Amino acid sequence: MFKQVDSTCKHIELEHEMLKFWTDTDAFEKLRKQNKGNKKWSFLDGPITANNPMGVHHAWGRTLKDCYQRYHAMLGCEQRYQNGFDCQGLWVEVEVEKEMGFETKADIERNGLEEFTNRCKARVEKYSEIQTEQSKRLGYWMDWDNSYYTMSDENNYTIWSFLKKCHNRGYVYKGLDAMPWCPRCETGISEQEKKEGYKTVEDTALYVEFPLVGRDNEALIIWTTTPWTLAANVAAAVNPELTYVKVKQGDKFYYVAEALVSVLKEKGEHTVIEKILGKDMIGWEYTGPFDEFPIVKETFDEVGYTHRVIPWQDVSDTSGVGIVHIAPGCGKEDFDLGKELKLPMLMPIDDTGAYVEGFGFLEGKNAGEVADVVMENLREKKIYYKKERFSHEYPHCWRCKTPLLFRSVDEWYINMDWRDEIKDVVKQIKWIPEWGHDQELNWLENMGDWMISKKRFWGLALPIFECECGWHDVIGSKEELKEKTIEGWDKFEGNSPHRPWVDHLRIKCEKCGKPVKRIADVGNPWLDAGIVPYSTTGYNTDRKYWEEWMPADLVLECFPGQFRNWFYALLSMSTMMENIPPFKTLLGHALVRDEHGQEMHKSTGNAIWFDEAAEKMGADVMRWMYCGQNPTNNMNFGYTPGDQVRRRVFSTWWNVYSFFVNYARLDGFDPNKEAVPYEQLQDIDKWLLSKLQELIEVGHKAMTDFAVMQLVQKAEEFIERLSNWYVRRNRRRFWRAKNDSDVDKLAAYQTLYKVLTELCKIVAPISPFMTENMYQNLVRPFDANAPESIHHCKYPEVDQQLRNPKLAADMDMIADVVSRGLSIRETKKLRVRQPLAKLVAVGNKDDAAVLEQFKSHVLEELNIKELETVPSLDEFVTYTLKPDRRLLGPKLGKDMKTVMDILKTADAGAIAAKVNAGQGVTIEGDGKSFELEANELIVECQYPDTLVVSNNVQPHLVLDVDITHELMLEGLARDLVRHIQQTRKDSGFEIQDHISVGWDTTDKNLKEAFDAHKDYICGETLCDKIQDVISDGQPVEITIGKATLSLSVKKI
RNA sequence: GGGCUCAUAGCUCAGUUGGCUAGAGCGCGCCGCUGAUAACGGCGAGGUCGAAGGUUCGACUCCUUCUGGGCCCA
Repeated sequence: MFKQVDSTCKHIELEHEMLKFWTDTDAFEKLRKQNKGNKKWSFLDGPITANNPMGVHHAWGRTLKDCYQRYHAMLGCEQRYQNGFDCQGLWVEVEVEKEMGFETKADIERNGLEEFTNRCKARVEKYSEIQTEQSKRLGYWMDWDNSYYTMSDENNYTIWSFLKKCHNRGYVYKGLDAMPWCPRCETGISEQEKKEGYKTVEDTALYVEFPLVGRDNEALIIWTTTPWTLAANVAAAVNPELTYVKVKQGDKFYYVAEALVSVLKEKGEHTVIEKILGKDMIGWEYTGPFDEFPIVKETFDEVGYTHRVIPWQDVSDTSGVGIVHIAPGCGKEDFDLGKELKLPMLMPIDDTGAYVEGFGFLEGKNAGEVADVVMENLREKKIYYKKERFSHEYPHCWRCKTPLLFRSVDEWYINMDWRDEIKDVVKQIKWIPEWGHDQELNWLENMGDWMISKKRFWGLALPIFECECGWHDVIGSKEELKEKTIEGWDKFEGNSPHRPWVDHLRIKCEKCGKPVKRIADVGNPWLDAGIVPYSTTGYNTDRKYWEEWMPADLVLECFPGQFRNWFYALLSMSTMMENIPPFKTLLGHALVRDEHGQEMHKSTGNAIWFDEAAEKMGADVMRWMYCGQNPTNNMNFGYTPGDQVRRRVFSTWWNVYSFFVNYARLDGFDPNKEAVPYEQLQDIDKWLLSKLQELIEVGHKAMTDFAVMQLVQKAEEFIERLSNWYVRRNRRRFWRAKNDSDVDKLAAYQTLYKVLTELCKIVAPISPFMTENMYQNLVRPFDANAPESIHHCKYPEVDQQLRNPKLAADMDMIADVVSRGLSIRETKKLRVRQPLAKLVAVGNKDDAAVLEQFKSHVLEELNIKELETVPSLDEFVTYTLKPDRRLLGPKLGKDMKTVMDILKTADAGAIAAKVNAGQGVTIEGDGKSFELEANELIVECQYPDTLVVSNNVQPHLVLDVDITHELMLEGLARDLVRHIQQTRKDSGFEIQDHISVGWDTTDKNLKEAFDAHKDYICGETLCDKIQDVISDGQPVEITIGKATLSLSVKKI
C-alpha cells in the first residue's frame, strides 16, 4: 500500500529525511560495493580551498560533478569519488595571521614557525570539515573519509619528483623578479593585492638634469615621482616617434618633448633651438646622477655599460617631460624594459626598504625618507632642476597602508621552453566549450617562465638547496633527501615536509663541499593542485592503480582564471611527468551572480550563503537550477528564480505524484498486477509512454555529452505535458467507481505508475532527494528485489517497442487545435463553461483521421458538442500563396523572385484547390514556365471575422458561435456546478463527502437550468438532495452573468 | 596592442548544419479554467536580433570591418 502524500511538498523536511535514510542504510557504501570491479569511470576533482565555508558558487560545480558521477554510477561504473582540499598558500596564512593578531611577516617568525604551521593545518582541518558537511547537505555523494589534502606528505613529495624531472632537464633556475614590496611587512605584494591598495597621495616630483657626454652644456631633463629610485638609474627612455626640442635657457641647453616645453617656463626665458625625433636621440650617453657610488661603477663596468638614451614606445608627452628615468631594479615596467634590452640592474634596497652597501651616503637610510637628502645632493652637483608637488594614485600595502616600493628579488623559475610539448597534450583533450582549447593554447603561447617560489611560510617546501658558491640541487623524493642529508635529519624525522622542520636539513655541496641549506621559499600553490592526478592515484607508490585511473575521464571546474592556474599546472606537470593528458574531457562553467546579474558581495548585501539557501529553497531546487543553466554563461542565482523552479517543476511534478498515490490508495492499485496488453491501452497512454522513451534517450545523450542542461529542459517540458495534458485529460479514468474488471482504469494506473517511476530514475542524478522519496513510496513496498535506493538503480533504457513518433506528432496537433480553439473563444469572449454546438476543422484525410481518433479530447477541452472535418471551406475564405523557400530555393535559385511575383497575381483559389488536393501545378510568367509540387507551396487562408479565428496553421478551424437556449441553460448548469464545488471547497468538505443543496433566485434562466440539469448537477457535486429553498446555514450570494443566486450547501 | 567571449522584448535568457510570421520565463494589462495542482490556460502591449558592408534566391545564423561590455595576456 502506498503511503498517503500531502498535496504540497515539504522539500526541506523531505531532504533531511533522505539524508538520514542514506546514512542509516549506508547507501553510498552499498553503491560502491555494487559497482566494484565494473568498468571504471574516472572523475578527477579539483581541490577546493579549505579556508572558508563553501559558497553557492562552489555548489554549482559540485552539483554538476555529483550529477555526472551519479549518472555513471547508474550505468554501473566503478568510480573513485575522491574529493580534494586545497590547503597550502597565502590565503590560509592571511586568515591565520588575523586569528593570531599578527601584522607582519616578522611577527610570525618571532612567534615561531612551528606554531604557525600547525595553526594553518588546523584551519584547513576545520574548514574542510565544514565544507564536507555542506557538500553532504547538497546531496554530493563522495568518499568523504578519503578526501585528499594538498598538504599531505604524498602530495608534497610527488611535486618533488616533478621538480626533479624539471631539474634533470636543466629547467630549474634562479632569476630576478620586480615586485611591489611592503617594507614594513617585509613582504612582496601580489598584483591582485596591489590593486586593492591604491590611494591618491601627494608626492614630491623632481626634475633632474642628466648631462650628455660629449655635448658641452647639454643635458636631458627627466622627471620622477620617486626620488629614491634615482640612485638606481640606468637609462633614460624616449619615445622614438615623438618630437623633442633642444632649448636654450641661460647658458645651458636642455632636451624635452616639444609638447611639454612649458615645464621650463618658471625657470626663466627659453628659446627653442631645434627639433629632433626621439629615434635620433637613441644611444646618446649621459652622466648618471649617482655615478660616484661604488656599486654603480662596479655593476656597469662588469658588462661594459654606460648610461644612455633608450627607446620605449610607452613614453608619452602628456605628463612629465617626455623623457623617462629608467631604474630596472625599482619598477615593474622598468624591469621588463631592462630585461628586453638587456640592461644591467641596480638593486638599492633590502627587505626593510633600507639602502644596501655600495650606495654611498644613502646606505642604511630608508627609501621612503630620502627625498630631501637626494634633492640636496643633486643641488650640490648642480643637476637639480626644479621640484613640484604632485598628486597621483599610488599603491599602498592593503594591510598596513605603507606606500609600496618596487624592488627586484631573487625568485626560482621553471624554464618553459618546452611549451610545445604541453600544447600537444592540450590538443588531445576535449574542451567544453570548445574555445577553452584556444584559450589554453593562447596562454601557453604567451606565458613567461613559471615562477614557483613565494617568500612565505605555509606551503610546499621547495626542495632546492643552494650553496653560496652558486651550486644548487633539486631533491626528488624523501629517500633521496635522507640519502643526501648530512645534518638535521633527527630534527626533521617524523614531521611533514614543511617549514620549519625541513629547514633544519643540510646537504653537502657537490662543488665546494660546504653544508648547504634549503632556500627559504615555499612553492606556488598551483604546484600543489597540479600534481593531484599523480599524487592521489599512487604514481610513486602504486603504479598499477595509477594506470587504472589516469588519465581521468572528466575534469569539471569553474573556467575563469584556471587556464593559467589549475589547468595550466595540471597540463604542464602531467606533460613533464609522463607526456600524457591528465584528463580526457574538460567541462568548464562560468560564475554565479545574483538574480539580477550583479556580482555577489558581502558588502552590497546580495550574497547568498550556501547554508541559508539549502534550508530555504532546498538542495533539489538549487541543483535543478545549476543543472538547467548553460555552463558557458554566468548564472543568475537567487530566491526568485528558485521559487519559479519550485513552482513550475517540483510543485507540478509533486502534484501528479500525490494525485496518483492518493487515488491509488483509494482504489487499492497493485503495481504487481499483470500489465494490460499494449494493444488495450488508450492512444493517450501510448502517447505518454512514447514521450517517456524520448526523454530517456535525451537523458543518455545529455549526460554522455556533459550537457545536462538539455535534459533539464526536456524534463521540464515532459512534466508540464504530463500534468497539464495527460493527467488533466485522464482524471475521470481514475475517478471512476472501483471495479476490478475495469481494464481501462488499470491501464491508466499502470501507465502513470510506469511514467512516474521511470521519470524519477531519469532525473535522479539531478534531484536526488525528491526522486529517492518518491521511489521509496512507489517502488520499494511492492518489489522486494528492487534496489534499496533509487541511486542503486540502473538508468532506464529506451524501449523501442514503445516509441511512436506519429502519435507524438498527432497529439501535438490535437493540443494545438485545442489551444487555437481556446484562442477563438477568447476573441469572441465566450467562456469555456458555455457549450457550443460545433467546431469545423478544415483538413485532409489524415487530419480528419487524427481528429476523429482524439475527438473526445477536443470536444471536452473546448466544450463543444460536435467536431466535423471538411476538406475545404472555399466559400468562406480567400487564399494567398507562398513558396516554401526551403524547398524551392535550391531548385529555383535566381528564379525565386520571378515565381514569387507570379504567385502574387495568380488565381490563388484554383491553385490552392490543387495544392490542398496534393497535386502539382504549373505556373507561367516572365516568359518562363515552372512546375511546382504541392508541398512546395504554402497556402494561407483569410477567414471572415464573424465566423472564425485561426492562425493560418493546418487544420484551419471554424467555430460555430451561435448559442441556442438549450446551450445557454447547459452553460448555466456548469456555472452552478462550479459554484457549488467552490462552496464545498470553501466549507472544507472532503472530496468524498455527500451534500444537500438549497438555492433561491428570481432569475428565470437559472431556475430553468436547475430543473433541466438536476441530475447532472447532483452527479458532479455528490449532491443527494437539491431544493429551491435556503434550508439552513449561511447562504452564499453568487452572481452569474447579471443574475444573482443564494446558495446553501450542507454535509450529509 | 594580442587572444577569447558576449550584444535578441522592460528584465533574464533560448534560437545546433542559413529557410515560412524570431521564441520562453518573469514583470505589466485584460480574460478564462479548476474537487490532483499555493497551480494553470488564453489574449495583448513591447524587437531596426549592437552598427555597416559582403556572400546567397534567402542572413538572428556564415565572412569582413566597426561600436560597446566582460575575462585573460602584454
